[in-house]
Amino acid sequence: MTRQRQEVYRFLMGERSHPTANEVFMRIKESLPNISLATVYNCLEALVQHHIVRQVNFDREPSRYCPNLDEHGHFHDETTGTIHDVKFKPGINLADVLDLPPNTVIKDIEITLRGQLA
Amino acid sequence: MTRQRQEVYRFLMGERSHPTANEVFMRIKESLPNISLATVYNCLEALVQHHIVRQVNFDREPSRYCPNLDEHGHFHDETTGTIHDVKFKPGINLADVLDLPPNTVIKDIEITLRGQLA
DNA sequence: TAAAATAATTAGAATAGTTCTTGATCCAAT
DNA sequence: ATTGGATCAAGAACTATTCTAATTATTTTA
Repeated sequence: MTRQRQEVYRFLMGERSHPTANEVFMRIKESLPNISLATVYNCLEALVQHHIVRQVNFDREPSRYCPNLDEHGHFHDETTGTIHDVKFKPGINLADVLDLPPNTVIKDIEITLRGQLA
Repeated sequence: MTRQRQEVYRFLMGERSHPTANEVFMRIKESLPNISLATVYNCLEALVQHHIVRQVNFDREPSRYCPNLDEHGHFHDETTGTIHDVKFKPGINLADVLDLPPNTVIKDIEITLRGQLA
């Protein structure tokens, strides 16, 4: 754990907004003015690979980073552009709901919703 | 409906493999040797916007195109690289399973699974 | 502690998928 | 025929991300 990774991690933990790498970069520069964008990408990759942070993709938009490790989906509100975590209702297991081929080992699930908060 | 759009559409309808824009391009060239990649992108975009075809994204990989308009998810088999459509079990409605904020209008859902067929 | 080895950082170049621009081409309606 | 509007082709431009090479930091070993 280097200083840069700590700062990236600390910032993400305090953020509910699912920032992009560039948004992280802008904010971290305030505390570490010499940090480079490449380092932010490196740090984020390291955090993702250690399962400390989740990488979230919406279509082909820039990747976003999420500190919530619980199994959950993301609702993208098209009017405000904000992203909200979406949990399963209690007792629901996704494998019970989907018609998966037999002998399937699921390693990762991503659920993305897009719409508006009326 | 131009010749190019017809060919792109016809090819997609006969494909279960979720091809990328470039894969579509390679195949369409056989019947329309002068078609350009930009035109393939234009055609695909037109088809997607008219809800004739679905665009499917896996992380930051190239977009893929899917002629199956039923509500379904995609299972990405990491060992073979193939993609399988995944349906819900009968009678299941995603809204019953997710804990959505009130007054949410969902316009699009994307479910992506990643793993292996053991 | 000093020296060597390993890992992380920086800056900028490179990459890849996609989109944009421009001029040419097609088709429909005047 | 002629205009107008859309589509096409070719290649340039764009953008998020990754790679490269050189530097710096950290850890390990002597």
